[in-house]
Amino acid sequence: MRILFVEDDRQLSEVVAEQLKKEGYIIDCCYDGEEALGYALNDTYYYDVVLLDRMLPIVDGLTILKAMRQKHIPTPVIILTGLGALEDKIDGLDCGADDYLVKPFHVKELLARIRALTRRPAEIVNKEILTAYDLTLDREHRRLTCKDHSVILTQKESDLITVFMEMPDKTHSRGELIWRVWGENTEIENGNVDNYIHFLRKRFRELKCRTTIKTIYGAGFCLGDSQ
Amino acid sequence: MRILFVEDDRQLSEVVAEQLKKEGYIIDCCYDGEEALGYALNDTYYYDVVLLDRMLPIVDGLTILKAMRQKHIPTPVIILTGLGALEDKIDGLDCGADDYLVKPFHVKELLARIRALTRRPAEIVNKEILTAYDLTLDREHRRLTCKDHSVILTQKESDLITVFMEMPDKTHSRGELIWRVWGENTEIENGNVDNYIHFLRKRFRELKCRTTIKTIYGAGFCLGDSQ
DNA sequence: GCGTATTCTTAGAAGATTTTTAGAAAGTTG
DNA sequence: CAACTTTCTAAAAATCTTCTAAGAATACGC
Repeated sequence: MRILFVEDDRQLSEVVAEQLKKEGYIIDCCYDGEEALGYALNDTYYYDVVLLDRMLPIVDGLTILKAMRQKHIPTPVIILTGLGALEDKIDGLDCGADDYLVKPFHVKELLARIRALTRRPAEIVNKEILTAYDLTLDREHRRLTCKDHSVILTQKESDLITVFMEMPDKTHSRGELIWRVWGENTEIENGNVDNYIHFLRKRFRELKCRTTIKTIYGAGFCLGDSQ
Repeated sequence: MRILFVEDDRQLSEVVAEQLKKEGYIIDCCYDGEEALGYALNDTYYYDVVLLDRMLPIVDGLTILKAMRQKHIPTPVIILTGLGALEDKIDGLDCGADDYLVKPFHVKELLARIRALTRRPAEIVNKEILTAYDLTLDREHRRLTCKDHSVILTQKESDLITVFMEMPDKTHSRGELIWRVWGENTEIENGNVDNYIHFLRKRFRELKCRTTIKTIYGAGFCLGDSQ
């Protein structure tokens, strides 16, 4: 169970973090709002709970909270603050916080509230699924599917078919494909693209799908329907 | 949005219920524990939130709460009480309450806390017992079970399989796994992850389970079904 | 403090992917 | 149609990733 703890008062931070660690949580501490934003908005890794001070250097706590909710990061957030006025609490909760604890608080109460919050499941992460003609691509698992057939692509194959499926009607030149798949500064030759087009066409045969990669002679390639 | 409001102080009950109704909630009031039990455990009708006084005639508030959770009724519960001592709060939260508000409170804060609770889908998960595909993990005893076979895992094995079972469909990179299992500032190398993946696969063979850890070449690992 | 269990490191083998190369096939143009 | 350009295909080389095993280091229980 992983907790992000954002608190600029180093002394308080240390004391609380210490006790949370004793309970078996993994704690990442940060001490200003800018740093916290970076941690909180990184959705590759996720936290199970975020403990957020309201008044922080550089970027304010509520701004961080709002940014998280705007990016649909569902991680439960408990605001820890000295601002105990009614309006402050309502503000905090309505910005998307799940709980609001006024300083000074007992760490034991904080622990109980963390337990209460983590009893409920975090929402499901939305997956990136692309569709074109009769094909479906799950980029996370690199699985290309057509009806009841499916294959696992290699990284480069997946990157390449992604370019096509994102713009199924566009003719993509070799130069563009190299740029999109291999990046700006690469020594890759056109022949390599041809090769991967060949690989993808073999995949299509395995899948027995109707989708094809059409050659536009002298211009490039384009996704299309074979019938 | 439907709220069950259990409070034996008729005067307080009326005032609060009045204001909740003004906000558009449908309120069912009851005034003793026995009556409340009947309402709360009747799963034909369901409530979006239950507001529960702790000290009630006939049956005590925590008893009602425990009974609800025992019957796996996941409705969010806010305890409203005069008992504001630390131990009381912890007791209440650990019995399955989602929030704990000490009297006297502002109705506006109660409203904000109700909004916070009802933003999330209501479903309680037992974080100690995880399930994915044909596997069950009891984290407390570190026992991994499949049908009638089971093994006791080491700490790290258990931590690692936990990450997978919490998000069974996600591809986890080595970096993420290190981050989740070993924490932020660690010198652990990727090879160590590979090793524990190897250990877990051996465990799976012992269990003769269908679940596997799939390698997504160049990306990481992902839980899956072998058939 | 000793023995056992667990965790971490290392390193080479095995395996998969990516890139290069080269010749055959196909399309275009005068 | 002949010369040329472009595209297709296959195979091998190079690179990178993953698997496995064995041993060293560390933590834990008696």
